[in-house]
Amino acid sequence: MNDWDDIRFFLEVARAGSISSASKILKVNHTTVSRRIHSLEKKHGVRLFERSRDGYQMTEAADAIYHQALEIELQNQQISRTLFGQDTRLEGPISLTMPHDIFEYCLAKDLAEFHQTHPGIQLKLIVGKGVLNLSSREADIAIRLTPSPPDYLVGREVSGLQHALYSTDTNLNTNKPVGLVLWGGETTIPKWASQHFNECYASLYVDDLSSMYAAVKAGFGVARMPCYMPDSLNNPLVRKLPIQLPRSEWSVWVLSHVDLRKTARVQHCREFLVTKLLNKKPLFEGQKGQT
Amino acid sequence: MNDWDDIRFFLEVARAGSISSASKILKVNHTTVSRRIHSLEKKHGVRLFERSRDGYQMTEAADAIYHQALEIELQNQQISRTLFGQDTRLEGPISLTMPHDIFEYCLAKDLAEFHQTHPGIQLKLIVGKGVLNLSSREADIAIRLTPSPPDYLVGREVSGLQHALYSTDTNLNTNKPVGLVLWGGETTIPKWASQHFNECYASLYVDDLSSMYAAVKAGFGVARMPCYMPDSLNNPLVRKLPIQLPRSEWSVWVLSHVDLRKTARVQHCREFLVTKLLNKKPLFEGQKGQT
DNA sequence: ATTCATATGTGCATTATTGCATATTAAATT
DNA sequence: AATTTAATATGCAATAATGCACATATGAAT
Repeated sequence: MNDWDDIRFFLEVARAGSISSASKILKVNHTTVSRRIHSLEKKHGVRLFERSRDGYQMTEAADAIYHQALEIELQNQQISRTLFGQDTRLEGPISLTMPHDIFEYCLAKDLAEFHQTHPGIQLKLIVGKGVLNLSSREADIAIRLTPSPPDYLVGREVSGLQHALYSTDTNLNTNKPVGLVLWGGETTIPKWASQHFNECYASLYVDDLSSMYAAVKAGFGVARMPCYMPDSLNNPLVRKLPIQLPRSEWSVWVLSHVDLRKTARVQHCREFLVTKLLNKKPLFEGQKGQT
Repeated sequence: MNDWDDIRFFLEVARAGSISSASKILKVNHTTVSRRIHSLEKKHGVRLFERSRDGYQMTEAADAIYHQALEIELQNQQISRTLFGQDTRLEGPISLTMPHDIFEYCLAKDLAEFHQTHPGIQLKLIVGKGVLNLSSREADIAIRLTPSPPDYLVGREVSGLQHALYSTDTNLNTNKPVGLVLWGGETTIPKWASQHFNECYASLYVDDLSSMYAAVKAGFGVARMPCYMPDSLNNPLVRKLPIQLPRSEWSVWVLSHVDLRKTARVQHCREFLVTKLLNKKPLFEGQKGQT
């Protein structure tokens, strides 16, 4: 009689559309999911899914309870956050999420220090590109580059964000066309390029900041990058061009869900991160690298 | 990881106030409840109950999630009803509730017949005095004596309800004081008695209709009873007095929760009960017994 | 004080649930 | 048509959850 928990399985199958994908999300064997759904159907004498070749299709009956199930999920997430919010121990797990270059170039050492001083706190780092959901507790603390965070998150804006143009070659006042390393999404030549160079063309598209940096270093040309990354590496081959770009509207935030603001270890870690990042403010605002 | 189901245990302990009473309601061993609560506390690093001598007292943390838990319970009940409402089989369990004398004196034979014709339907009869909650599916069909049922129940008013006065002795026009068999709650002499008898007194208080009937038969005096009960027994010793009492404002209803109105076997059984009870309308309206 | 009744916690055997290996099925690819 | 791939189902062994018997504690009743 796993009465209420079966709804959790139902919801995931309904959402994922198949037993096997649901099982991956639920982190259990697919046979378990299958059996739970079967027993739920048997118990209520109702068929919940039509088994077609392309997965499980919700029946009318399943459709009728789907919204309730979603509601229950939200309530359970709320409960989870509320309880976590009451946790006063300086031990236990914390999950962090941040852009992976922020970890690699700014915080790896600091977090190692945090780990040394708080061995009871089990840090879990999630650096995937997708923006994690802090409501469903996919992560407890997020470091985000964003213009303004949503209301249900609390935290601090630790620094503004300065971008600059980088290249191996600082002498670009020739008539030779300038190669540009651009983001995959950028279909047209961006303003910062057409404004400062007579002639330019896309030499490479990338989807990742480290790759962009590597491309620049390899001689693909000019790229616009947030200063903190190239400046912290401080490689003499990759030079910052003496062109002042306008300050980005985005800034660096350290964020948690409101419900977790009083959770001892989360609060502690968040304050630690804020302190460390404030120290790096010149780096984020582009006042550190050589020109 | 019985994630969601643990909330069910939490809620019941919070409501019942102790492990052992919760375990009785949940129909599991008390050790199971105890262990579930402990693991929930451990998992979230929060104390949910203060163990005092007189049971488990909710902490602040528990209080913070109590309402959410109640909400989840309602949603789960809704799901249960919705799914049951889609059950098109003419087999499976049905739980019925009714006053026990209605079963005993009116419907026992009819339900036996129903059982014969539908052996696949497992009838469960609950005749306890408490009014069962049709929302939480404590019962699927209720036969109730009530002036008007709540909105969320559907069903039919199958008959009005007539009361009459019964006694072994029909010659009460003497000066001898008349003994009255009354309900435990009745503190004063009711109207029907003072209106029709010069002098009367409470000879016995009862809390049950069968007991009232037995008392009358044993010679305790006069009692006001719904006609269906004494009239169906038709015992020559227990005579209906030739006094016409006003028709009761209450009537006989056959009811189900709205969500169950299309459940095949519930619908079927409800219609069966309606038919059978309509046949007994003269009995309920007092046109059957001898005077 | 002693006994009783009630509530909760612990060790161990039983029972139920889960995962794994394997089979089956159907569509997609060659 | 043969092969591959992906999804779901089934038998059996490993694992986890449960109930039982017993132990402990605390207040109430004698």
